[in-house]
Amino acid sequence: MRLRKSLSEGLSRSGFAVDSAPDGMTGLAHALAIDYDVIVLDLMLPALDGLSVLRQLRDAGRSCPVLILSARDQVADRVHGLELGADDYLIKPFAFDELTARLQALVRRRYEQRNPVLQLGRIALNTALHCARCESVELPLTPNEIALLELLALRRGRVVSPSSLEDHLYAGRSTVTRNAIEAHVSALRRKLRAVGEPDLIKTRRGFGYYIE
Amino acid sequence: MRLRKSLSEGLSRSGFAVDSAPDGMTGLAHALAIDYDVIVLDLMLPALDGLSVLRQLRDAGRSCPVLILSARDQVADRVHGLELGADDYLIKPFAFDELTARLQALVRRRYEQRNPVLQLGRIALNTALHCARCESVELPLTPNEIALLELLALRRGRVVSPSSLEDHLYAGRSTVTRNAIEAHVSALRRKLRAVGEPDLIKTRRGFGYYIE
DNA sequence: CAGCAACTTCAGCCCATCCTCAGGTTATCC
DNA sequence: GGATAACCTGAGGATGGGCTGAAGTTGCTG
Repeated sequence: MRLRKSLSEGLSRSGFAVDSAPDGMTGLAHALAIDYDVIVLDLMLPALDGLSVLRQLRDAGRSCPVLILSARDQVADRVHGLELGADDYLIKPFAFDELTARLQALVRRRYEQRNPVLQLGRIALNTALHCARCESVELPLTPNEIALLELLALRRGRVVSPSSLEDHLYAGRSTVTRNAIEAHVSALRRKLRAVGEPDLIKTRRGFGYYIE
Repeated sequence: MRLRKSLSEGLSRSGFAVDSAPDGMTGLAHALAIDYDVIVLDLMLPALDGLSVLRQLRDAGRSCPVLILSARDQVADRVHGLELGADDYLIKPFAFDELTARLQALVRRRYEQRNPVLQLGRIALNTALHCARCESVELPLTPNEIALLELLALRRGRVVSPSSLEDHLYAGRSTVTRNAIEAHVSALRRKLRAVGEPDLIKTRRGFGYYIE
């Protein structure tokens, strides 16, 4: 099909390594054989329809992210797809940029789940073990400090507001002063400074804190 | 209801400027009167149910993004909502983060903005970091100046009224003079002039300001 | 119970940011 | 072309955001 060919080419040019299959049967076989980073699944497929592919994939216990492509009038299928465990969907026709953005988001999300170590300058932050190392020396961070660092690291490239940090640190049941966050940031910075990373956490006055 | 109150508060703290309505009738009236960035619509509403609100909104030709909140067992309604032109849905109970993420996605998408960097002439405006660069030199903008620039940039091609700017800058609780906005625009222009972009922000006398 | 670690608040400092004022400039209308 | 309203802008005092050390609180551990 024309769509398949142009998608493959476009995604390749965007830096994805692409496998494609001409029908549902073949696609499912590929998906079961290879642990892809992400799957783009058209609902309209010969041989085996998209929803069946998805169902069988999930039945086989595979959690690979799936983005569904559907026509505007396939609303029921789309909803069904999400219920079957699709991760996102796009309605045809769609902007190609939109597709790449969403695929990247899915890949990123997955990657973060799989590899819990985030590298921040010389700091290695392990979000699974909740510890931070600088050149294999562990930083003596308190639980709140680690949580703070992880929140900022996972959203790196974005400013995070103090109230959002508060929400996450105290799970909503917060009665603390705004100053509590500032105090923790201050303490965290002091420890980062001690290992030679004084500027990891930056302040954007009026908005919040950010990394990178 | 408790949900409405806690949603309003949570979204406010997350940086949204929130209007809320106690029932479908009132909500629809608001939605017809004001061009919101995004609407959160509970399907279970007194006075006028959510789907009717949505239908009437769309019948009136309004394309404002709508996110539906529904209970787990309202599958048919959810499907119906998507058919009526809802843009997304969440099943109660939901994670608050999920809601803010999706709302931001909708708002972003609305401004056809898939990555956080807007290019304005030689100025690159990063709406995630709330900073502006001109040929990789960061402009020393204050919070209000950045906010102003973002507001105009996100609505580029349209004139934005001073009162609308005021609403967004002060989230409604404004007691400032009209001159405050003028002063900020003035300061912003001076800094843009300093990097050789003197005419980025234009004035439409009697209406407001605009970019491009 | 003593000791300790983590947490929160307090108080004070610094300084970027804000708002208003006052007077100048520009557009619009007759 | 002149009157008027809308808009621009520089200056300065007031505000308050953000940082930090220290002190008080809580809860855990030995």
